[in-house]
Amino acid sequence: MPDAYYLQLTEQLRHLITQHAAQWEGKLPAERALAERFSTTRVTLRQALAQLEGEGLIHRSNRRGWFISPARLMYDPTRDAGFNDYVRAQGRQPRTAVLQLESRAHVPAAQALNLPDDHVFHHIRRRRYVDDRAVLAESLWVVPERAPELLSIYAGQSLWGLLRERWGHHLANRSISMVSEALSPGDAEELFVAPGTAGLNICRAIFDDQQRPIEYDEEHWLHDSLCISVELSGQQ
Amino acid sequence: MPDAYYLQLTEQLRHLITQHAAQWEGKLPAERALAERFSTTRVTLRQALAQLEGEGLIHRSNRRGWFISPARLMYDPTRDAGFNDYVRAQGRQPRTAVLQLESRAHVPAAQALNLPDDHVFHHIRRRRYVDDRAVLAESLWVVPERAPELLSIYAGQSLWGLLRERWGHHLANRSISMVSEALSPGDAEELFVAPGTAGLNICRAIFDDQQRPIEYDEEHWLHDSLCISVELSGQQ
DNA sequence: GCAGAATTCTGGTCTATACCAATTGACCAG
DNA sequence: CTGGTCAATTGGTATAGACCAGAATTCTGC
Repeated sequence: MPDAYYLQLTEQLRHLITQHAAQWEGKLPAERALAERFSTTRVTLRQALAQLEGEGLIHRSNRRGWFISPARLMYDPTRDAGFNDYVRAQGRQPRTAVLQLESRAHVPAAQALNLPDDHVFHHIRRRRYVDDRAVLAESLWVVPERAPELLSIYAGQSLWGLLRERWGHHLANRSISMVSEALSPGDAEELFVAPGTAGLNICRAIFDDQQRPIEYDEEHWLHDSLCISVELSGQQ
Repeated sequence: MPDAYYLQLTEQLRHLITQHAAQWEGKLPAERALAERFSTTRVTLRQALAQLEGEGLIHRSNRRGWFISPARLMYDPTRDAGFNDYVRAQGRQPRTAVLQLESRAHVPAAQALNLPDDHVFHHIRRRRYVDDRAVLAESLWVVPERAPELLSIYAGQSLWGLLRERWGHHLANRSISMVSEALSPGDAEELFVAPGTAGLNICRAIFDDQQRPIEYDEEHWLHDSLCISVELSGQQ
């Protein structure tokens, strides 16, 4: 039965949060203050906070404290809409930071695209924000033959837009996989969260209408920042 | 940097687990034994175990202990293949327990299917197993007009198979959403795990080729038990 | 004023210990 | 052999206190 104190605490905190959300401006009081208010220890309090974190109601940033999580972003990984477009379409503010541009081989990308393991790709690593919260760390491996001068012209715009408009590629076949994960220390640091924070890993391999490999990408999302949403029509 | 002791512990446990997996027959030694072996407290040890749980490497059952998680099940929610079929296709053993059969209204189902809130559905609740591990708790709400005598004939077989063969429905349009979640106490109990265990919630609304509503279902998976995998062809 | 230094605050990690409740397994009676 | 009881084991929960490192804030000297 839900008689465990930390579960009761979870409920009380939930109410407290929904009531005082505005007043606190999104940031919860300090753990020590909350623990005292509920006459308990930080350990127990943190157990309750972890529950709410798992539900996606709150999240923590670095060592700065606990914050109320914004509504999840709707995201359809089967569509080609650019990040900036669909974030804005939901009334949110997108932002992208390009972290790395290089040429490199990458075995998982090669295997997903049916290329030899030592094939060299254009590699782009970037961090994406929604309303100034870093929610996504992603790496893209683009087949250079399909977009020769990509690295020299890329500056954070929509990659799929570029592929379509500049090189006339039609993204036709894609293979997508999604698994829940614990963010690796590297990804966690890149998103300013604690190592082991729950995340969602999405990988995509994309081919054109002639089955030529175009691009492979690996996305690491904060688990509470999105809601996957797919609309399909036509019989399978 | 990963100098925190519990992160080192995580790595050591990871190696220990991959090495002794066979010897332990899937079950880890007791927490107290592990804590002593690594000269630390149960609290710290549990922090490391929780990391591995987040990664999906291990899981716990009730109060019985920690177990090594089997490989994830590949699952394509956009396809109509029955649970039993694709589980068996992956060399695993499926099992289904029907928990409830009733007629009832359900607001979320009604809204997803564009029906009035008080519309009454055939409601089926069942628990699904893979290799004797309960991994999925799901509820289905079927529009009674499409499958009148469903409740009296249903006994655990493939629902979509029934809809297709007995009533000739062609499942054409579907709207799918997926979010990570913390399992509710109810769902957790049904799957024999601790409340708040990480889960994946998948909801589907299904219509036939004439846009008539057929069925709505809500799935609660253990987060480490599956890998969503979608193959798409044709341009969007 | 303002940049930089010092301090305070806060979350992150860790130890040591304790009690409860469910599970397990051994033991015993029929 | 069966079914039930009892005790040991084990995970779940909780307390109390401690130290560290990064973040935020205040203070200080120019």
